[in-house]
Amino acid sequence: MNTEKAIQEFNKFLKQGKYRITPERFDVLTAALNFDVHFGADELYIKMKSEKLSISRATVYNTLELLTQCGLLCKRNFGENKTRYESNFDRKNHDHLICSNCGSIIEFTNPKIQKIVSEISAQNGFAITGYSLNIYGYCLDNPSCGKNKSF
Amino acid sequence: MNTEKAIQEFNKFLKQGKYRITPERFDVLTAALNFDVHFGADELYIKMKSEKLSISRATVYNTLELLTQCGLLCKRNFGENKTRYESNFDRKNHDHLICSNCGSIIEFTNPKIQKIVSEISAQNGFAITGYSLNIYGYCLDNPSCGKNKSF
DNA sequence: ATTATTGCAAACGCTTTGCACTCCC
DNA sequence: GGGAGTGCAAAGCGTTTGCAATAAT
Repeated sequence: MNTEKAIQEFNKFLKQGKYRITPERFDVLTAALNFDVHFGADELYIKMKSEKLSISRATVYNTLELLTQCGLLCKRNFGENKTRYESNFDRKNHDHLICSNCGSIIEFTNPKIQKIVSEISAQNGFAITGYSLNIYGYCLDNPSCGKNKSF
Repeated sequence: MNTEKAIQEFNKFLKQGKYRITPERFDVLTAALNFDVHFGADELYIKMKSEKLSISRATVYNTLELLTQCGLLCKRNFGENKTRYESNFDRKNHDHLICSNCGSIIEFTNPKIQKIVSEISAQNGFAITGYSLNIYGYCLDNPSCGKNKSF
């Protein structure tokens, strides 16, 4: 993963917002971009600790918030009572299919969704900043999920 | 709210599933249907306690799960790291606009959504059980939310 | 009588907080 | 040097769990 561009972008964001430039903030960014597709904040903290990086839980949580504001990451919620983060960097807009049996998450893009969501926001006098579409069910390609089940 | 029909439905569900008929379960159902549109499990427990009902936290949580399986309630998540429940009883399918400033939740129905979601599921070999579309932003009718902001 | 269900309290996982120390500007 | 940022531990919140007591079948 080419993190150079992301680092520059974050740097710019921090300067513009009069936030300080600290090594920890860039450590979190780099670790986040190289971690799982959908990671939790605590998981990232533990991963960084296991790699002997000097970082604290508070800093990880704070920095993930900044990276979200900056637009490099976005928050997701898959019905688990915890926030997951996902990279927005060099990726297309997409949504998720979530298997209720094996927990696997399939990403998809559909241009119609964006259009309808904009229409709905306009109709309701709403200034949209983002949206999230989760589809729950069972993946049929995995025998233990879709097989022998009726819906 | 006419809870009679809901009680009958739950009764039937319990019998079919070989679950026992207990007064607590119907207390939770009644309280749930008469509470907020989007309530949390703990909020319901506290409300019931404040009304001097004899109920335990575990029973509230367990029963809400049963009511979800039964189809009388459904789970929602508005990005708060907690589960909210919503009545499915005598209500149309709908989705939500969530104001990131005042937290207000606007419901809307859009027939196109359902159709596209079905298409997407089919395309990805997925047996859909449900979906959730949340639109985040700022409500423009409330001056303190939409006014003086640019997006 | 059997055993699912209840109630309680303690434990859990993720997140936020308070405060002293650090180091960027 | 001032104050934003960090690290640590403790507290917070919603939720789940273990187990003894209770009550539906």
